[in-house]
Amino acid sequence: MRTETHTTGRPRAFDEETVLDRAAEVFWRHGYEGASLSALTSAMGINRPSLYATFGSKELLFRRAFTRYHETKVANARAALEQPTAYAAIEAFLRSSADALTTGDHPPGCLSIQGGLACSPENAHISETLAAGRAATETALEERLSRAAKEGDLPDGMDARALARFVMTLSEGHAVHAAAGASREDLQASVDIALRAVTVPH
Amino acid sequence: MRTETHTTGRPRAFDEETVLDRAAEVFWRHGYEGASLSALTSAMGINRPSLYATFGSKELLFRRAFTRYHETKVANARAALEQPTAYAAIEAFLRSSADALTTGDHPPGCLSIQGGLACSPENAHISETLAAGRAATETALEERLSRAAKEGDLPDGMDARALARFVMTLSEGHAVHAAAGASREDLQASVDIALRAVTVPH
DNA sequence: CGTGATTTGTACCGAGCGGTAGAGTGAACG
DNA sequence: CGTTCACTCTACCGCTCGGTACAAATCACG
Repeated sequence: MRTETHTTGRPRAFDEETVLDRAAEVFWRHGYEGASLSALTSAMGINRPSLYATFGSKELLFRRAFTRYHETKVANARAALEQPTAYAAIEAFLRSSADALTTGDHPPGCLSIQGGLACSPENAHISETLAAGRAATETALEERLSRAAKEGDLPDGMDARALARFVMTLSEGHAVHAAAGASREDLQASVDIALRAVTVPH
Repeated sequence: MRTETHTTGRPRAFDEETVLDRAAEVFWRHGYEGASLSALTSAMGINRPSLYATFGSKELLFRRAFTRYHETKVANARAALEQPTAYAAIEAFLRSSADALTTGDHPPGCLSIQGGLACSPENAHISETLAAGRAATETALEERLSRAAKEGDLPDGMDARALARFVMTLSEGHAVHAAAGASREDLQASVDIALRAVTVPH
């Protein structure tokens, strides 16, 4: 029943990570509460008992899917922070985010937001989990920019934490826009403007 | 049954706009799908048949509540656009939005986003309605900034539409942050940075 | 004060929800 | 080649959902 390696018996007819990705898409498009078990199982290509034997519950399935999402998609955006300068890191972060929000490989927007900004009271910790994921990304940004501040790599008087929040905010707003159908070019034009705020006035 | 003035009969025991505001709060906090009829009726202080006699359905109730929200809360932010310069209009828009997103008078964040970014397929037009509301605000911003462009009131080479999108995006991102508990000061510090993008470099 | 119109409260409807029981199925091992 | 064991499938569970029927309650008006 658990994910331990089993000894014998009938082998599983599906790949766990594949069906997780399919589940993530459904949550992404319809939100946690809007994703019914019927929609999930049919998208995953498995039936209910298999889902419950493998993942335990709808909520645990969601957490697994979200974790995987975070480790793949979000990690990608975080890699942008390794750029040598603060400006380059911010630009890479915003540009790769804008691209990811509008790629055809998965639903538009961001699972961390569409998954459930507001939930019924009994699912409140779903929104909290998503918020914690976003906060972790913002913290990563802040740490990168704090380092930049020490290196004299930020405009004078610019606070690393506030700048991290600004960048993260913009990216979240882009996710909202993308979910509503904004194009990649629309988002990149908005990034162009945001970057003006980061340049040192001469 | 309709909202026409009735001639006689037992008078209504509640005020329509008051219960609409209560309903809006529930939708705001829990989203359209997360707001159950039981939660709605108990917050509104009326019972189911009264709700249905007055508003027709959950969806129509939501639309009425959202319209009222738009005509009151959102109209407030739009008033900021009447400032004499583009910079002042943008600043007023962002600052008053940040305040509204974090006031204690109603739930944090923005009904246009928390109401339902992602819905189950049968409620898809709820998200579309919300998106249309946000798009209308963005269009208002764009029109104000187009006028500014004609008046030479925008930085050189700045596109009014892209700038409107940038400002709206930031405000939406702030709504996401506010829904997750960000403080007013946090949002205003992000506005400070955003405004740097709008100033003309000297 | 009785009559008609309307709202109110209770109690209920079918449908779909998340979740599960239990028999059937099939690969791996002796 | 038969036993074992995990997985798969159909059919179902209790519950809550959005929505409603119906009768009691309460006003305006003659």
